[in-house]
Amino acid sequence: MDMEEGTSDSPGHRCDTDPDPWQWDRREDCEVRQILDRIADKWSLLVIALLQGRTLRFTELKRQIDGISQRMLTSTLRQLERDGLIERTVHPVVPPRVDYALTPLGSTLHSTVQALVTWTELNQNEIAAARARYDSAATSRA
Amino acid sequence: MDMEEGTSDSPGHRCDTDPDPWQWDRREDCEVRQILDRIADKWSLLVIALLQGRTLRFTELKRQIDGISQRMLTSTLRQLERDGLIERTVHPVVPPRVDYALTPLGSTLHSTVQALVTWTELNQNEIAAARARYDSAATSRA
DNA sequence: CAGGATCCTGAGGGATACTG
DNA sequence: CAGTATCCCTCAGGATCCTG
Repeated sequence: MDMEEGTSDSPGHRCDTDPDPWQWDRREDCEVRQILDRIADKWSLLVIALLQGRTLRFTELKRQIDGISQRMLTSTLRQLERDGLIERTVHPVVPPRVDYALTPLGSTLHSTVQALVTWTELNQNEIAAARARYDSAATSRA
Repeated sequence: MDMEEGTSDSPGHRCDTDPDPWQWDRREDCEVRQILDRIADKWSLLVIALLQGRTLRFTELKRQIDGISQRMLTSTLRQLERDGLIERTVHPVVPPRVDYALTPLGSTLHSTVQALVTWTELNQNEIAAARARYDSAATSRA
């Protein structure tokens, strides 16, 4: 399979020695950057959101997430499991049944992410307006 | 140029009619998803972080952000400007001088994002431990 | 200095077929 | 049902060269 392998990570805790608070992560190999990239990817947030407060099986997740391929769902679930954000439970029955649920760690992430989603919801009109302004200005220039 | 064009967005406010609170964004074309994807991309967060509380010029940003190409810096800045998160000021001098600063909207985003960064910093050890467990289990299985 | 225009690669990710 | 294994293709994004 072509599933990504465990990138050799953790070069350090803080990313550089600059004391300025806005200097957290200029380096590409920064650990925080890596984690951020992972949870902010195309599907992870969706999965975490859907698992909030309940357990779902593979097919249920697939049905809930519009447009995901089973390849990517599998991959996403494996990553999240590896990071300790979700728990995978295989029931030894036939046909197989596999349940996914958030770990406590995953739950704390959800509430944090929720703040970002709320920000987006609150400000999407303002952003849309800014885009409209920008685009019309660009169009009139052309 | 190959800079991305204004994707025809805004299909609706909430993403679907499901009343469940964890159902915000199953659809791919969801407006919240779009905004989230944009601000969570490889470089946007870095730029916003660096502009917190100060103004920087193009070259200063490029120097601060390790590994970014000028192509991507330009692209990122344009996106953020279009979304109304940063302001671009061209000084009519020679050689040209262009300053970038956060708008008020951009500032509010920064504090929200900071919560996510803080979460990551707080939990990176736990995540690293989870990965180590997962990887060693996978290795022993092979 | 700030960025536009091109070329090109590689990883992300879809579609499909197969299996325990 | 819950995956795995392949093939294949798009496109984000780096490298490079060029201008006002």
